[in-house]
Amino acid sequence: MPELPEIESIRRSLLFLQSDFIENFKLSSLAPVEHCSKSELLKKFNNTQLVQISRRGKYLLFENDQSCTLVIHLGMSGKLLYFKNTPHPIPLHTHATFVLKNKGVLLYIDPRRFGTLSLSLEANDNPFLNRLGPDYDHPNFNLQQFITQCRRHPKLQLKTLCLNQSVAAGLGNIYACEALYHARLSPLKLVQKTKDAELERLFQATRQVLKLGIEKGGSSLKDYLDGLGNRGVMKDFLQVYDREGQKTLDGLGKVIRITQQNRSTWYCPELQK
DNA sequence: GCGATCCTGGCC
DNA sequence: GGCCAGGATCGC
Repeated sequence: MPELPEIESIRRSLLFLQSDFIENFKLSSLAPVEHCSKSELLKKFNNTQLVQISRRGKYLLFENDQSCTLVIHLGMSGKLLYFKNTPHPIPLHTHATFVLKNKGVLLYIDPRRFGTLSLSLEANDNPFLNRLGPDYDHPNFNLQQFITQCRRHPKLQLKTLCLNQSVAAGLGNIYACEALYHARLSPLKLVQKTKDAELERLFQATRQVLKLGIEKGGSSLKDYLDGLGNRGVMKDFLQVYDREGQKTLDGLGKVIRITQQNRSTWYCPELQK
């Protein structure tokens, strides 16, 4: 479900929880914990202080005062929702509960369980984070680095390249389609057929569309909400995503849908070459 | 590189 | 009932 702008919006909405204490941390029997045991995760975070909430790609990082970091991925259907008082009944598919000392309760809810909860105790020890390329919105990530990353995958189509988190982190299906539209590049074009100047367009377009997504609070297509239950309005600015058979939002061309890697791609063949 | 797969739910 | 969904991994 959520991509970089949605995760960043969730992060910002939850920053007020920093410095509170996790009094009671609970996991459901189906909680999608990976690369460590549930009991270790519970032990590491129960009765600790939450000191920092940060983000890497589409992962949220909860660091406590014991230098342990909970690495949260929301998959397709995951949500982190804050409540002042514990809701009754607890929502279906709640897989983690953080009861805080001062500020209420935070729930991790994930019906499809494509998300993951994992642990990081020191630099470069988390398999998920280790696989990630640079964040698109990192100030030090520059064009030359992006081009170098792209050239390692000459046979990939550009859409596939965009979704590859080891090239660069943060893009998902919505913003990949949007970035390719803004760069006027076909999602089917091979990296090896793409000039440096075109990759530059893709890089700049990607950074811009992610920035806009953050400014608009993310894309609430059906059920995305930030940590406080607020919707984002980026949906109203999407040019091609989910517009099969319609004109692009700006009215410049007509959108078709194709399938790549078992996922839908929306694009405008007249404008994207 | 690609298609299938993990899962639940909503919509036609 | 079938198809589709803001993701990522694992096989041929």
